[in-house]
Amino acid sequence: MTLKVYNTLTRKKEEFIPIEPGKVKMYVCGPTVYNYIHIGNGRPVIFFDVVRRYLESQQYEVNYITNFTDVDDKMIRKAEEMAVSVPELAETFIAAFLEDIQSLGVHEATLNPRVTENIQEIIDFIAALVEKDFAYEARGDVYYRTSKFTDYGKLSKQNLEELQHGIRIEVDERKENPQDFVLWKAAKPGEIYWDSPWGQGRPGWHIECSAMVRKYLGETIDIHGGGQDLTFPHHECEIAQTEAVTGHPMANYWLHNAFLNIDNEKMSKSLGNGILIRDLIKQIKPQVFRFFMLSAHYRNPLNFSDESLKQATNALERIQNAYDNMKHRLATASATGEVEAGITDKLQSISNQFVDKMNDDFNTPDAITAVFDLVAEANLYLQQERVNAEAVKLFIEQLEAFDATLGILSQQGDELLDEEIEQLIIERTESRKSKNWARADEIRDRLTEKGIFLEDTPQGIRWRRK
RNA sequence: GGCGCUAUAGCCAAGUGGUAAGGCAGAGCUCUGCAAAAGCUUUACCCCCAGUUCGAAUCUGGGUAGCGCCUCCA
Repeated sequence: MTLKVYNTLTRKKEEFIPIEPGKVKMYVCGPTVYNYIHIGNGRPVIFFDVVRRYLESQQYEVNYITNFTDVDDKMIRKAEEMAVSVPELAETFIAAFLEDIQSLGVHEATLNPRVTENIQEIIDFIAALVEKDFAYEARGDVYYRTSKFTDYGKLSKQNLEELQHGIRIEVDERKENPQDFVLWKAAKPGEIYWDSPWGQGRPGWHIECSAMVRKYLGETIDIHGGGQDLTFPHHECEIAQTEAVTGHPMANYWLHNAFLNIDNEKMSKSLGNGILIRDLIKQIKPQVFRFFMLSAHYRNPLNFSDESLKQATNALERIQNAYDNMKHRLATASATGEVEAGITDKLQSISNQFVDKMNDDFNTPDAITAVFDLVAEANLYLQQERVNAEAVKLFIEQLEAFDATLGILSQQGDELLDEEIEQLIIERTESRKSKNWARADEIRDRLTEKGIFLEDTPQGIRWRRK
């Protein structure tokens, strides 16, 4: 089965055909770096990381670009509040962002371009729009003339007449039409600015992505992604800008993830229910958060709560246990030689199942079912007295292959325990040999308090951290 | 007003017209010195009402409930 993705542009699942065979050009709208990212921001970050990893696992060469919006109104306001310059603010939160997503196991993007590094490209882009009459200057501002772009609204299926303008934000009287949007914004006194043909100012929000996509990826890209709230107006405007200039589709596939709710409510500042990623991962393993994120389909809303997190913790533990048990057993596997045909067949079928589900518009909940199927098979196999080292290796390799896409496993066991604990474990083994159960239990309880859990197996003692 | 989403077990969550995956939690059992891990067993008239069909969780229409976007937003 080939990869199918749900395209917001057509509202249909479509077969994914890259522009260039074997290569994928992918752009995901990145954060405005005026704050630490919260768990809601984590959804697109993790989901598109999984998309990228999966494509790579299918031998695609992925050019993955995600930007930083390092200058805009929010940046200016926040910098003022914090009494720092806009570039200083950006440096702080870009560093924090990269740190946060690294701790979530997100692979580095091919490139993280910034708005401020692309001002000239942005000005050139706006100039091209003005040249073609798709934009007009009005007292230092430059606006996009939406009435000129007949396809405006094709992504979000918005009917221009039905849009309710000025409900939330007052319409600027310099606009020819309320739905026109700003490409270049004149600087107010004291604000950061760049020189342009229209005077001193800064880019509007939407233009940066059009300019950077064209510069770094080309006129038409394969996948453009982001949160579902970006569909309108942001992505709609990107399309209007890019396609007006190039005359080509901006992206072949538009992917949008649904929101993360907290206790069934939208996360928002007014509710005060935002949770920062860096705070969350002090309390739970980052892998648990990833697992949780992938436990629902990306186009469905996902609810964050203590209960759902607890369930994710337990579920992931089953997978992690199986992984640890396999690795422990590998060291003492008694047989070698040819692997039973039944096992290779099962592994093949489970692997196919995983790929089929990922191919179905990145159905990660079903893909995780394949992981559990693998775990069940492995656990059954490990129950035997004699196991084949080669077979155990195959199980491990398959699980690790799944994890190359999902990124939910922890590597443990390689770390060394300190000597005191090591000694206690040895003592406990001795105590059990001499049937000194009281002492053995005492040691086990003591280590449990330290977060070291001991398990007695026919292959000897095993420990793990929770 | 426009565009759109969601409703499946105690909880989370898949599901392509052919008789409801998987996980968590719970209960019982096996293994274990006791545990842990693991294994086995066990839990659903798919929000409501019509309709199409031999057959509907799935398609159509109408409700109900909750939610998102409509120029700051992942």
